[in-house]
Amino acid sequence: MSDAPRRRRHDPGRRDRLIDAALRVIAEKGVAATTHREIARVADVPLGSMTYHFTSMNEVLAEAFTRHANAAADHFDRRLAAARTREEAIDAVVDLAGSPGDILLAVELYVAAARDPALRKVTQAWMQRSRRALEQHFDPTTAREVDALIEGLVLHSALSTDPMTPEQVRHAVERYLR
Amino acid sequence: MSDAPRRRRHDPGRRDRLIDAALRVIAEKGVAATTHREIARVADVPLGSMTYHFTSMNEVLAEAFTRHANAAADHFDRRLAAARTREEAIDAVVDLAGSPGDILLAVELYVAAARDPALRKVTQAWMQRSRRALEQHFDPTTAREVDALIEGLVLHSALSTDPMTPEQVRHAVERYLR
Amino acid sequence: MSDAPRRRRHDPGRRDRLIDAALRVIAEKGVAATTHREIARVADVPLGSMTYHFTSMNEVLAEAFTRHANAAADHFDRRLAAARTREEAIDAVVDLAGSPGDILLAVELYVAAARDPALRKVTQAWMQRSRRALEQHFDPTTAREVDALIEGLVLHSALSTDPMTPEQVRHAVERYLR
Amino acid sequence: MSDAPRRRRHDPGRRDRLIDAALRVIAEKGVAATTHREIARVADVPLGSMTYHFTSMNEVLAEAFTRHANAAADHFDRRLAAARTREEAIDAVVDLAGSPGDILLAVELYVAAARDPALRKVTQAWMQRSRRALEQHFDPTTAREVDALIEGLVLHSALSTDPMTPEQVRHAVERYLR
DNA sequence: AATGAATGAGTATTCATTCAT
DNA sequence: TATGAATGAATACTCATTCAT
Repeated sequence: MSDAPRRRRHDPGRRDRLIDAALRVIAEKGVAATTHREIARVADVPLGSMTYHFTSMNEVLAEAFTRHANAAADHFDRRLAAARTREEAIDAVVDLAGSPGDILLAVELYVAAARDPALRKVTQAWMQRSRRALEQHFDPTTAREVDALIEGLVLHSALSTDPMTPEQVRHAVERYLR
Repeated sequence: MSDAPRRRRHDPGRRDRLIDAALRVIAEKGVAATTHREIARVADVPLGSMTYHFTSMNEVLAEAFTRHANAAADHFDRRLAAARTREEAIDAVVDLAGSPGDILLAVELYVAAARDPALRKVTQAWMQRSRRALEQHFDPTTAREVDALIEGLVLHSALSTDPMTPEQVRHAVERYLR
Repeated sequence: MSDAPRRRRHDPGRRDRLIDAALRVIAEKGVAATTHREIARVADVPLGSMTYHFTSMNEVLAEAFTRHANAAADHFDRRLAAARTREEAIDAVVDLAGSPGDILLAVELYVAAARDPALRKVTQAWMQRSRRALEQHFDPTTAREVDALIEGLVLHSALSTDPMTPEQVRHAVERYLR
Repeated sequence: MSDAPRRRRHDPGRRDRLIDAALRVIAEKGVAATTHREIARVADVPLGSMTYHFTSMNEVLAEAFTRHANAAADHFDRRLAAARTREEAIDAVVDLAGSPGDILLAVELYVAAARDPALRKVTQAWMQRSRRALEQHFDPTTAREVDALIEGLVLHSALSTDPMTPEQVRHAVERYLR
């Protein structure tokens, strides 16, 4: 709306805002449609700014996905850390398995990671953290299995035309954990 | 590399071969790098042939993914149909959950489907068939849950640096089904 | 609507119908968008039929424009030939100058003729015939001048947002001819 | 032909030169043959420069035709504004009606405008200005009629194998205006 | 006689990246 | 430090025309 010729030669934190913008673009349009131009447009900065702050598109993606993975893992962590009993831990798992959240971003990451080792590290660290979080309440084998179950439940819910109801999710989880 | 003036004006089944080539390219390079040129190169046909047989790149992708989904579902079906007892059905599930197969193709499809309704139908039909196949041996609720579990196990195995061993997969499945 | 695999191996008059189809396409989409494919589609014949009946796109355009020019000149001729007195001749001119008819086709022809000598002959023959028709009632100098006036009036009417009313056209013509 | 590694990274006014080049190409080859490549070649700039400065071919055409229409209207205006008496005004009209100038560009514009509303505005503004210029010397009705007459005379002169002589043009105009 | 398949040249457009200012 | 201009490689797609059947 503002027509003012926005002059912002000094703008600390711009790099940061660019990463957020990138994440928004990935979520909305997909990695394939994530271009320098689009990110710059969304962040409302000149195109040249992109290559000033990042040496390549890959760097942008890596930073964006890293940020997302960290945020998602933080959430996972916190939700599980808040549980005091095994019952509460199960409740947490049901919650996490039932909220598709940004599964799309995760899947975009998986695809991108298949061709970029740098991103593979991001997914692995993420999986690592999920497992550690589950191990606060379950033995390592169970943690690993439940982690996979959650992934499958979230994924199928996101893709399905009739996603599972919360009760159905709970049923699946409890069958496993009780 | 071949300098032979390859004359192949009459080539029935070319469309078919192009779809196969597309699938190979998707698997190897990803949807993002799947271009008319690359497919034509792999199939060893002139570029113009691509747009003669398909009206758009989307059509190519849709046909390729449809073929893949059908083949994968066929395999899933056959493996489960061969099982005579519940024990054998469990063996089949363990097998299917343990073979990453072309999980990469599946994930590429999920991402592509997120932005293309035509592809969404493909994924849904595929999920449908998986569930039906499982229902030959398990009640609908179980079938649905196991389907998600398999997806999660395959996905995590493919992404992980230390994928689950067959025994670990069996353990996860049996915990659920026994 | 008919799904019948229309078999029409023997089809005299097809060439003719193709020329008509071409004319329709030119009028609707312009020469620039007049392609073999489009004409074949409109005429509901296979693409190969186009190059079977015409050796080049230029030939198609030449035939189509020739047909149109002849039809338009015929109309012009008849309208003027029907006039018995100078008064009736003036009425005829007013009529002709007031009906934009297919001026678009004419302008398309002018542009195409600028780059194709074959088409230039078509326009010249057309102009010739118009003048001859006017000479049935007016001296050669007047005929030529009125021919130009008609062209200008028709063209401006077609391009203008507020085209001249019939009365305005009559005023312009009578000022000249009375 | 020049093999010099032409370094011209900084080139203010390039957009402007591109519009001029476009106009030259349209005049020489016609809108149909006016391509990004050809314009870039004529202006001696890399192809990519075209789409940097213009978002579409339509934009190029619109800018080029606008420039041409303005220049032509300027000329028309000046020629008529210079006339002090009705006699001189008639002389001016004779001049303008007798110089085919870039009638080809005008006709190309008419055709293009038939399919592009943006261009239609250009033709309408042009016609408007012509009429206003004529109204400096003639009443509105006369101005409008003479405008059409000029158009017809110029057009027929350009298309004819034996264009009118200046005397013939004068005869036509004076018959109308005297 | 007629046509579906095939082809290669060409088109507009997009984009990551480079660079002069 | 920051950026607008510039560039060349690549992409999807169109099309007149050729050709084997």
